[in-house]
Amino acid sequence: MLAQATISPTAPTPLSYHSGQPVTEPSDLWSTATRQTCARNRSIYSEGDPADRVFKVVSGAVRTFQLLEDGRRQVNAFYLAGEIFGLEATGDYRFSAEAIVTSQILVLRRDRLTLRLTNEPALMGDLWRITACELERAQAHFALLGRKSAIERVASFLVSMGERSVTNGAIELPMSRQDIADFLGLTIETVSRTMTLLEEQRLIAMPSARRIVIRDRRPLMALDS
Amino acid sequence: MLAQATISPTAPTPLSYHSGQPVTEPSDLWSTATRQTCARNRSIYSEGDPADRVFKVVSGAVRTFQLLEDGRRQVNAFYLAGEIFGLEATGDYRFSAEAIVTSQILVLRRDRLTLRLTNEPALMGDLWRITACELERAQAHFALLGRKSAIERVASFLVSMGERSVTNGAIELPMSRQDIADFLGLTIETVSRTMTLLEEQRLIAMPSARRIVIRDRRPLMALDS
DNA sequence: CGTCCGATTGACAAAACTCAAGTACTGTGG
DNA sequence: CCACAGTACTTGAGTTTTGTCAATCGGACG
Repeated sequence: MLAQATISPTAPTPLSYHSGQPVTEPSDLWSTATRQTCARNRSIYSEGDPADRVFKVVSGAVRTFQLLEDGRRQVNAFYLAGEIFGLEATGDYRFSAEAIVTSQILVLRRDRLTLRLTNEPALMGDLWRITACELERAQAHFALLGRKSAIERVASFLVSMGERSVTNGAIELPMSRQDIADFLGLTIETVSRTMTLLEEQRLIAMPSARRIVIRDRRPLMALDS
Repeated sequence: MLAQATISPTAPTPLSYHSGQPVTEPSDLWSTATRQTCARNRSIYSEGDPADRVFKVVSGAVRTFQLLEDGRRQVNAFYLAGEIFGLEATGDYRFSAEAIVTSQILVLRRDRLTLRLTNEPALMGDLWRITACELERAQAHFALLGRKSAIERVASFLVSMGERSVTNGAIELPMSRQDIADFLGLTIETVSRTMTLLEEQRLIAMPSARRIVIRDRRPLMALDS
């Protein structure tokens, strides 16, 4: 039944995508993928590896990042349940991916995807849209890294996480302060201090370091610009 | 003849793309585009406009950027001769584009492109690759904005410009110091001071503010990381 | 209960920003 | 050709923000 399913370009199923932009994909794209469990901090692929697989997070969380020669790290993105990563149009992976916590991921071999593309060219439009969506999110991150203050960066991050994964009122952060710092272009100490500041201002509450409750959304959104 | 031309996915013509990554596109993609002259600082499209056109720079230079509410500006990219911009998979432009200097650009209507895509699905793969290439370049910019010092940012910028447009030994910068600052996430003063520093260190020479000669490439590349 | 690791806090230093002044181009009109 | 105006760029002085280094706190787990 899975193999027989045909894709109509007019009847895609909606995919909740983490940029907030609805993206469509064929419902059975992942039916031929294999499921895999990745331990915490386990590498999924590394910069320079041939880009022969595409991934979708089932549960857990993944980070993609690049390292400068002296060890400085830039986290490019976090991927949560339902989100797709590792989709390159061609060539090698240009960044590395690691599981942040023990995660379940779907792995789709690139050659299977290519095969599907040959039979169903319309599918390529969907993949293009996924890439375009990622580009959009990336460019929006430019303004954060290039022009925002520490408090604006942290507020933007919390608002974004709040839109992506809330469990009964609280944001569960799977990533460490170091991950957040490397994503926001700050140091771990600045992230920590800024979160304390937001708590003192009663905009958020922190039942624990990894659990954040947004108490007053409005001023946080304002900081988000 | 133009209309009759068929596209073979195995015989694309190479397109020099500014990320340094070779990208292919059908040679006649722009044959139905109209040529247009854009005066200096003239808006080409604005954030929120329907993304109904795709552009290619013939001569001159273009910047894409976003504005925060309080006027802070982030320049996302510069586009020089031969480079494509405004290619969105769907929806509205999410950033604005302006001519930096008086420029000639090719304008391809989106509906014509869509028509082509219907007849030649293979073309979509090429467009996807262009978007993926742009994404790659965007993500590489993350490390610069998030983790590099002022001198590293300026050095990276000059090396990148040197690879894209050199006229008899000198880099001709079409953009102002303010444009560069907004691209690198710095202030105009820091950009100016940093360039002076690089000149004092004999890594570059500045016959004029807009003409840069790279005198010692090695240490500049090292700063580029 | 103690250890370990991640997170927080404090004191100080450095990098980049802000504000302000001065210099050097560019183009225009006399 | 020169004088002037306007803009862009450079430089300086002082401030702010963020980073660095070091110590402490606190929850998770054996």
